[in-house]
Amino acid sequence: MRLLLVEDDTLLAETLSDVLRLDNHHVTAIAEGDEARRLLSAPDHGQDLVLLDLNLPGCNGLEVLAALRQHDKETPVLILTARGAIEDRVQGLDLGADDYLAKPFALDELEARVRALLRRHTRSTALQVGNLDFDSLSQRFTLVGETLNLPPREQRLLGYLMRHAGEPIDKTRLAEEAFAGEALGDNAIEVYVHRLRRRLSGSGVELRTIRGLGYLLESV
Amino acid sequence: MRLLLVEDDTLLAETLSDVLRLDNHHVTAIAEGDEARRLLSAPDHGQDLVLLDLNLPGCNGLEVLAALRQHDKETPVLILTARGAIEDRVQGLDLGADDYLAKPFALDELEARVRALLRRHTRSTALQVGNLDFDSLSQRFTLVGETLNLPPREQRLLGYLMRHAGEPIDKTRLAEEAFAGEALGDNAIEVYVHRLRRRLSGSGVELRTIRGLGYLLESV
DNA sequence: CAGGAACTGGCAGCAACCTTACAATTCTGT
DNA sequence: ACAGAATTGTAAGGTTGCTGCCAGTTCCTG
Repeated sequence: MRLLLVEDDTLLAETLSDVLRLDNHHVTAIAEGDEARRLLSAPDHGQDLVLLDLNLPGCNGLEVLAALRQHDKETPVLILTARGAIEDRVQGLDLGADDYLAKPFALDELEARVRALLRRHTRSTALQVGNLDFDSLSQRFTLVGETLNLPPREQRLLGYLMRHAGEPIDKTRLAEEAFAGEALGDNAIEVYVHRLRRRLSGSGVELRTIRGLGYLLESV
Repeated sequence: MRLLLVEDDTLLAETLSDVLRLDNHHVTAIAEGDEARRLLSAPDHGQDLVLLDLNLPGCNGLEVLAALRQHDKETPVLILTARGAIEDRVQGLDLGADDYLAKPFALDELEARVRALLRRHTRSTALQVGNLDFDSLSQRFTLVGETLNLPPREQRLLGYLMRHAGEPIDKTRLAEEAFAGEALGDNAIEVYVHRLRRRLSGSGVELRTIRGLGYLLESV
């Protein structure tokens, strides 16, 4: 998932980013309120969750929140605030924040809240390539009616390829985006592609190699 | 029924818990506002009624209520507040509380209000997975016609899994949502899954494990 | 056809999960 | 209040299957 972290304390921002990346999220960190507001004002900002410090240089966190909520009521916002600023918190919930966390907080707790928010807001999306289906709610792949039971890494790979079906994706990009931040061996991707192919064989869905360009998922 | 009691006065909390337990309720007592909020923020917190003191450490009772009502308009909330704090009372009812009781109150009266609220809000919902049924009114499981008598923890686990049948749920999530706030050992969930499986064996309902993803309840 | 890139199968290590046993605790009826 | 039963927590050891790596092969491309 893509998280936007808006936090001016550089040290804290670093720590949080690290922790969240270990949970397999793609974290973008921003220190400036104005910049955050600009970014979130785009109709399609592409973030799945916003972590928002209220005490910001440039522009107050509540302003950022208000700007976001003007056109986007969906994306969950988790507010990070100093303990005791009660009116801020109430105001935040009023403005459409989804949860808040008082500083200082335990990292475990942050992770738990993020999990909960993402879970609550993740809408079920269905993908389809030929007769291969993916349902994001149950995280299940279905191939010609049969449920495909994939181990986590194959799942991540296939999920990514389905989301970009018809588009060739090279190994570098797969390593960076499908397996963001995870350690991988030299030919790990090749091995996973191979394992996926074995499962998909004879199903009408093909995982083609385009030399020099990458892999491509398509229905024959 | 499951009641959540949010009250910082330990002595009072003890007394109330005892009384309510004598009425055959499962009472969870919490003294911290923040903890209560966290617990109730889960989309599936599993409580049937919340008794809420307004004057709390950590986070105001009204905040707890606001956070709960953000996503859950159903669960009834009974506010406990000091006599005379009228504006609190009004605000509470505004925010979606269902009833209110001024301290000090007679225990009889508390019991009566709780009965009334539960009666008013308890709708019978029936769940079914294969030939396993659950009736939320009587809190009873029925398997192939036979009543299934489960200890509390297995009941909570199976109930949660039934409400999310067909969806794989990992151990973290089970600990956070099915057993919200309760302390659990490392492999507690595994043990409970094992015990449930023993009971379900040969009934046409299966509790499958999907490595790395979680557990999944389904009919074979 | 030479060299690099991608493919394949096997295997050892490891983490996730299962199972069992037993101790600690709580519930129950007398 | 007590004994016995049921439930719950914890630890230990076993099993499964995912994962990463390697070595050998095949396939492309210049």
